[in-house]
Amino acid sequence: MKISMKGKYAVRLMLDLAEHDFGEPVSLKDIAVRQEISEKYLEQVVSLLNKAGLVRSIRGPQGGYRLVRKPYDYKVGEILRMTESCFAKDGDGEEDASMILWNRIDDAVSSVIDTVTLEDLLTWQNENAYNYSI
Amino acid sequence: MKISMKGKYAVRLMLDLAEHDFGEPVSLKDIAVRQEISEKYLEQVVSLLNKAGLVRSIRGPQGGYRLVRKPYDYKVGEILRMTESCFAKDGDGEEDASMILWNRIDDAVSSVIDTVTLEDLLTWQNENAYNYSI
DNA sequence: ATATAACCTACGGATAAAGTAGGAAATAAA
DNA sequence: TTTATTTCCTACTTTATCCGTAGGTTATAT
Repeated sequence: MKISMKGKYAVRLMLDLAEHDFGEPVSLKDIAVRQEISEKYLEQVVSLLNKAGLVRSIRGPQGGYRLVRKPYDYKVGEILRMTESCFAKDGDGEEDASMILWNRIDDAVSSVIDTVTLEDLLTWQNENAYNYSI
Repeated sequence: MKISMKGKYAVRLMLDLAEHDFGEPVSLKDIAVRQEISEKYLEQVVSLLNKAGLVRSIRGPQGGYRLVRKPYDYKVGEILRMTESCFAKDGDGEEDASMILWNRIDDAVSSVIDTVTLEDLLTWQNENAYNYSI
């Protein structure tokens, strides 16, 4: 399964916001430095998430972005479907003979991305960090 | 889930070969007409399947293509991974924090496409034709 | 007033999708 | 042996998306 940088960046950005969710907005610059991602490119990614209402932006000094919900209230599917063209809706339902196949693949993917939350990712990340620090 | 034309054509081509598997090779021209796909484009698709050893080609008059195995011996994953860039191997395993997520998506997709066979597609297709003919 | 941020649009190279086009090589049949 | 058929191969177009760069505009906290 090929996942684009855009999709990966979007998830990392949301994860970063979740990890620094202390009331103050988090600037793109900080995220870009921490995640080692071009800030300019991140701008375009976060713009998609902003328009989708997944984050809230605050302009001006000390501004930045914040999550609008709690991490456990974000399914990663919401993030990926906004940013990863593979996971976008197929649109033209052309009643193909293999429709059942495409639907099964859809269902399989959805069963993962519409179940796993941002909080799950945080948990896994920390478990992993713990394992490596032994 | 967005599936490309190339991937869909590849499946339809293999299905067509399975349906006309009577010992004689099936020409691309016939398939192109039946499936209403540009023959020239089909050439390029079938070339991938040929190089992967999924079909056997016979040149010259009365030539064409044949399946090398029985329909139940083809997983659709074999076909799709050759033709659908979404399903290709990701290559660079960059030990991302969300690796667990990508692996789960991978597993979910594989559990479908490495299980469903060409024969399954034929069956579903016929069931569907039956339902519509009532 | 100023510096800090988000916001917006456009541009660039690279890659892939979805074809189109033209010919070369093999081969069965006349 | 010639001919028609069919696969095979390479190159080209057009459109779109990825990944990133660049430059400027607007809002706002200090």
